[in-house]
Amino acid sequence: METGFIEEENRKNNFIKNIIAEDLEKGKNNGNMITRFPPEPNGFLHIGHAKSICLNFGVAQEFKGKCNLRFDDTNPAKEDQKYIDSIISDVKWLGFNWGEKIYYASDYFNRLYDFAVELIKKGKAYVCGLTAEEMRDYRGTLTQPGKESPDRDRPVAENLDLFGRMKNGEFEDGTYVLRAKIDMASPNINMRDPVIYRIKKMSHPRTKDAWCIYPMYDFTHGISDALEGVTHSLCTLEFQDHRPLYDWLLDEVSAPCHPQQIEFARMNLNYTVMSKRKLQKLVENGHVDGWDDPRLPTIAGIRRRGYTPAAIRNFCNIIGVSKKESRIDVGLLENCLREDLNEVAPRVMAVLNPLKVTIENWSEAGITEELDALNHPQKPEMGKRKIVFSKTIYIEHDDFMENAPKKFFRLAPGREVRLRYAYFITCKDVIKDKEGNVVELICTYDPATRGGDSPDGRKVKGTLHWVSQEGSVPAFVNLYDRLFLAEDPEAENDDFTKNINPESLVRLEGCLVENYLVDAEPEKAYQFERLGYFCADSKESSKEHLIFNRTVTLRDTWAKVSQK
RNA sequence: UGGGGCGUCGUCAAGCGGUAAGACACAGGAUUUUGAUUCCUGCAUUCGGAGGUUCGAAUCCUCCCGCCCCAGCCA
Repeated sequence: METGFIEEENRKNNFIKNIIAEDLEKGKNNGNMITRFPPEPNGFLHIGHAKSICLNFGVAQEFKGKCNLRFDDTNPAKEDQKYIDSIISDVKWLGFNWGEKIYYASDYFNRLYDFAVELIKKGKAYVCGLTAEEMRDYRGTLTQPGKESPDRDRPVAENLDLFGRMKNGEFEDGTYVLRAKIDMASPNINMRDPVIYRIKKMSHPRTKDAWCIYPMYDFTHGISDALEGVTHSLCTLEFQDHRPLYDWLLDEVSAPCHPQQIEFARMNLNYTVMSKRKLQKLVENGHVDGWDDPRLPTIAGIRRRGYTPAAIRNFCNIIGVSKKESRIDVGLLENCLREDLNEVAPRVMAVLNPLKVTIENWSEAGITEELDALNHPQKPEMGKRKIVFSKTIYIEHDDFMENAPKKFFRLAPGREVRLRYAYFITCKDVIKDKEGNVVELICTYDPATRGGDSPDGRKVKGTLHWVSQEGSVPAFVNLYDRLFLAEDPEAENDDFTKNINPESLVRLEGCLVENYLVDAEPEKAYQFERLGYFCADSKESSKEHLIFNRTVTLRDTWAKVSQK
């Protein structure tokens, strides 16, 4: 696993770890420790899921227990094999192992059915014939208790018969459900005789047409946990109200054990949206280019953007786990990214917006010279490479200013700068087009400064990145920025898509990158010196048509200063 | 106005009766062939508010205020 830093160290404590550590110390669960990551295969994973993944797999690793990857596939209406596949690939990419076996709630359908029968026999569940609307009516409201279903006291034998016939497909969708018999007057609405099985004559991605009744989440989840010997069932805050039901079910049924459900706050990031529905809207309405659009917080998206698993893992560790609802600054995520990329990304040079520079005193066009460049100035072990210098080179347009202020440490008429790993050059002349745009610079170089050092000890304020005509190839570059302008895009109740940043993607053509980059592997991070971290796009880049995605910029204090 | 949660620096977040960790951000400074990195320095007399208990409270008690979640045959 490639990591640029020791992430095992300094793992933060949180209340969940404290509980687990205490349980282990007391010898609870015979000293076992098992968690699970239970996604429903009805969409793509996003960075919010990464928090749960890192938490569940992380504590398992740390306490020498295990974490099961279990698909909560109880609703064939929404689920699909393609989601199962993408989730598996995302979890793997994040760097976690789930052992030999992947678990599926659907593998427990037979046992779940038996547990339901057990509940019926105990008089703790009944088949209810209320319609969905009637049921809503009978449920009561937040402030008023519900009414009992007329079927609530149906005899056990009849319930058993009806449930069996539900299973055999004798009834249409919606005609009957199986309900737990708890308390219609409970202040907790989840306890007002919740539905635990419904009829859905629908093919399931895994069990195909074997079933036409499917268990509900509440019934399935706790029992699945128990069947797997899960000790700590970690979930998000909205399930707190379900905990009494989770516990009731496990108490009433002959489950092998009784896992402890612990809730934590889900992750929110500013300048983005995280809900499945909203992400879907962005994709479907074409605001972005698919689920793996590099601007999306999906795992597939940030991966394509160039984020590394190590950075994400570190981020999840840094933000901690608590029960407080929060919105984390993406800056924190970007910082974790830079921290990792700074260690692992080789340095190269690329000019995004080229300005031609002719070296007046260079012998002649076509004569080239090879110079050494370090792949990572702080890590000589990463080696060096050759870069080509010649009479015609290109620098970043922004690195030249005709009427430059004193603090501008770059090129300007009469000023001298260093071209990284090459020579000092001095700007002698500025060539403009009819509109007055600067189109070319005429400079001289100092042959004594080869490599970038001046033998006479002469100092120069700025060092520019550059590329030569012979040493570069054209490329397209996608400049990605935050997808939304608003910190909380969904704050106003009207259309959140109105907050989309029109410049979240700026496509650049005519960029020039070092020849070295022709073989850039997709998703592999490179630092384009002085610009940021980039990677070749995994979907569209090719040797003949290079496309780089900007993963994140370098910290830029000059930009901050110059704006003032 | 039923029930369940949550409120510690701009953003996360430790703290669990002994006198406010850390990270990011921010502000200074040093080093630098990336205005990057790295390295120093500073940054909550105060923990939603008000009372109370205590020698001592962010931590315990009371009341109040604010925010989030729940009325799917979704998860």
